[in-house]
Amino acid sequence: MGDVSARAERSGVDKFSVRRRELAAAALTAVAERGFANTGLRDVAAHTELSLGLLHYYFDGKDDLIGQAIWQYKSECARRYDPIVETSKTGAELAERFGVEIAATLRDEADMHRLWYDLRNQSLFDTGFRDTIIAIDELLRDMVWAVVVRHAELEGHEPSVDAASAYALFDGIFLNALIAYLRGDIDSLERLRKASIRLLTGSA
Amino acid sequence: MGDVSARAERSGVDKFSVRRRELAAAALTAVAERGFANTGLRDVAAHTELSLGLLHYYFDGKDDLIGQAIWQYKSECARRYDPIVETSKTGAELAERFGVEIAATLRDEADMHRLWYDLRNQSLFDTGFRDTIIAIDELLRDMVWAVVVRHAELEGHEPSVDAASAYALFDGIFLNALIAYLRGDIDSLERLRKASIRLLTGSA
DNA sequence: GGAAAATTTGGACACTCGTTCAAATCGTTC
DNA sequence: GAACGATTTGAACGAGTGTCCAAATTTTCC
Repeated sequence: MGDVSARAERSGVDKFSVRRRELAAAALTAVAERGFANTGLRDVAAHTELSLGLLHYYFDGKDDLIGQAIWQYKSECARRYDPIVETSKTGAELAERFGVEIAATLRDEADMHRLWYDLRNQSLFDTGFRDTIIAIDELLRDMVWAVVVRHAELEGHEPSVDAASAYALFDGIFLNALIAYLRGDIDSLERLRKASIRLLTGSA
Repeated sequence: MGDVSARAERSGVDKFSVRRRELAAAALTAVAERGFANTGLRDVAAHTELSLGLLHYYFDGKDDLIGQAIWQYKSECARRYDPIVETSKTGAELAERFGVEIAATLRDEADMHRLWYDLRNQSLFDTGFRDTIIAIDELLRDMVWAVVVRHAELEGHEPSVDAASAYALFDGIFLNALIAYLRGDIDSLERLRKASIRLLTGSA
């Protein structure tokens, strides 16, 4: 935390942080195209049609920018299944809708998911935004866990795995499907949908 | 394939390709320390105590170097469970030894696995060594599949999932355990061992 | 309207990157 | 030992990086 956060408090928090969020969102799409390491701040600036120096006015540096960007995107993402958890009437309906939704996000936001895994991996080498990544990981784990627990409730029994294991399994099949999808395998969408349903009904 | 491979044929294949393998192996440990994007060829050269230009004498460039390096490492890795598959007498023994072995490689070669996931992710952005990564992915999938099939044989029934799904699940729990381990969670070794056994006995 | 603050710009800085290449060295063969 | 090809070096090139900053512009407030 340096000059940037100080500036955020001096001016009204509103304008500054709103602008921060806008820039971070725009930056995210730029970085998602070619990856974290392959995208310079000049690419980001060009993509947002704003100047390079401005990025350092609103952010403490590249890590701060990307950390903020992935956080505000993923923390939104992690609420994607809330409506399904809240409104599903049976375990079968929950599983079915969950499968459809997870396949939909793979199809519609493949680039963003690719970037997420890129950043998570980078955080295993750099300490730049490691804390943010860890926080997101916990968010996602809790998201999966909420689905698993609700499904078990509707089915009238206890989950057969813990939260960490459930997240590992769903994350595994999702990443695998993402890779296949990015390599041109369209069928991976449907395979992910079915695999998710199988995993949920089988282990929850 | 450019000047380098041409040179390989002119001189006896032996000396040149042997040197290539040595350099690639040394380069791998250098890149594993800080990641593909954060490690320059100068770092590699310094790590191997050889000159920078030499790397371009034996390799067509960074991608060629790293592609060769990860290939010769991982194609060896993919045979790690062969003895277990061949000599286990019961399904329970196979599962138990598999769990021990997968936890052991996580503990002993965490840096290399971290690098593997780094390179696989990079290949989703660059085309540099994408084909090599895909080939390794198939190798690993076949490795997992061999374990699953053998376990099913010993237990006297058919595998309940296909090869791609099995790989996705095992890769998922392994990556999850690796991340936890790298973040300082020692217990993830034991959790991975148990989760692997559960996955194998439950879905094969 | 004018002063003060916030915002925005464009360029400069110091550095690292992958790549290239002429020259030097080594090893082999006649 | 001379000649030739294989090997190795170290320096250089051009492009790229993140960061920083003085100046210009816009906005805000008295």
